[in-house]
Amino acid sequence: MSKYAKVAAALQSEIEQGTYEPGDKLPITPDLCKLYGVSNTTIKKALDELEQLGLIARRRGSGIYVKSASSLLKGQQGSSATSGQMTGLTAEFARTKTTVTSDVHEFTIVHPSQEVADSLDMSTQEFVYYICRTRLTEGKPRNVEYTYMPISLIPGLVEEHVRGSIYHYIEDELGLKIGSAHRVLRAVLPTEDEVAWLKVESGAPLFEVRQVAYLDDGVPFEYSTVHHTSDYEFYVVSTH
Amino acid sequence: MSKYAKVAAALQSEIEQGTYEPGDKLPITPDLCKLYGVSNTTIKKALDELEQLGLIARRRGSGIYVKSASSLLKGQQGSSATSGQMTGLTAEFARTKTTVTSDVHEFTIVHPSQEVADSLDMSTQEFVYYICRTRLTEGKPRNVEYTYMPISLIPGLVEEHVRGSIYHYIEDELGLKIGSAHRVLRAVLPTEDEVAWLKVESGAPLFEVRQVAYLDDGVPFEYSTVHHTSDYEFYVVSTH
DNA sequence: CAGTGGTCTAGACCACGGA
DNA sequence: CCGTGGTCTAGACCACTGC
Repeated sequence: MSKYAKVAAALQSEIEQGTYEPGDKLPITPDLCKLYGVSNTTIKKALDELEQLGLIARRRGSGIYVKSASSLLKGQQGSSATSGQMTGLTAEFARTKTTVTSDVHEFTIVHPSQEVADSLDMSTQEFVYYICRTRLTEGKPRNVEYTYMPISLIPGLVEEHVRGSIYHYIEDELGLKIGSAHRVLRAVLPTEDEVAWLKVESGAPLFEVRQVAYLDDGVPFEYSTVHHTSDYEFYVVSTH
Repeated sequence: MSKYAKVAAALQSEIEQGTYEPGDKLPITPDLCKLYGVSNTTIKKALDELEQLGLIARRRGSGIYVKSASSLLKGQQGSSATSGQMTGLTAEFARTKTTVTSDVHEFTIVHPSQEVADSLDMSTQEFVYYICRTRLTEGKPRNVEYTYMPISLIPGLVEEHVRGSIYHYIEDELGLKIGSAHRVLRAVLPTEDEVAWLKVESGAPLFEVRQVAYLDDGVPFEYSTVHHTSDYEFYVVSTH
């Protein structure tokens, strides 16, 4: 763990434990440098992290202030995700010891549509896995996932992996690293299939997350659309 | 404009104009330093920006690669927003010369609920503006906004501002600076009022953005809930 | 083990806020 | 005008990749 990450973690716990309260001004940066025994560049990098988490506001010429960690972000129980994090459902629930299972509705190899081929930087002549599955936590349906992945990038995927965590297979067994994702969020209505799979009413609104995911060398490896039940919430911190 | 911002802009246009193509490796960092005549720290900061925009993938020990700028992010026409940006509807459409108007349904002064008071770091004994308005672009309803703002922070707000851009009033007339926002995104169904205001069918899904917005000194000044028509899309780039 | 990106430093200097 | 945060540099050193 890098020095700036340690400083950021230390400052974060000071804020969360109330050493610095909402509205308080943090010590001026030269003092923070002395307090943590690091250079100003390192302190800056640590503060960058806290700012992205939405914990502080920095005002040039004035000071650095603790933001009231709005109750919005506190209620992160249940099904939820946070922007800036790049994790799958399995990882999302690992910390809470919740069981994640999957109903696999389809697992085939097909040619991608033009849209999918373009996003995955491949030709429609090549092949992709097509996976359709319902994901459940403790037996309760949470979302339906439609996933396309080039077989050339992710060889050897079998139904066992699809029933569990595909990301585990990619990272732990294939030794690839997942880097980032581009996402588009929308509100949609369920199809007839989704009504049955998710056990929702036909008029229930769903939260759609459409994404292209990339390995750490920038190669796109997954095009997926996920429809979440309406108790799903997505958190974002925006900055100017 | 800072040096690193210039370098980032230059690199971005090189990527967008195809000098570097998806999958290409950028020059190694010492070379980038020479090319742009800056130090490695400055190049790093510029690359940080491009990474957040989702344009590059950086791999320690290997290189920096151009990501295929997934067609997802290209289709940013119409009603849309991007995470990491902190703008209102008015600014959102300023660049496209689209006319933004408002139907004000309610503009009153009330005591905040506990939830709102907590988020705005105030007591339920104090007062907030309550604003309910439909926002339209070129006469077409786009969303319904429910906003609470402490009168103590935003004095002198009148219906004229509410019919136009409240953010303009805050920044240009009050001289305050808006800093950041904490947001929660969900899918919901419209109320009866919303069906009428937005001219949508009663079963149409809406995209809810609930947010607490902060001034640049970390003081929360707005609690709002916005319900967007279902053509609204929200873009996010997530990193590990 | 060579190539490449990331971290870290000390210190100079710049830009903004606020009295 | 002073207090405060941000930018920038040159260079040392660390950590990972991949042959």
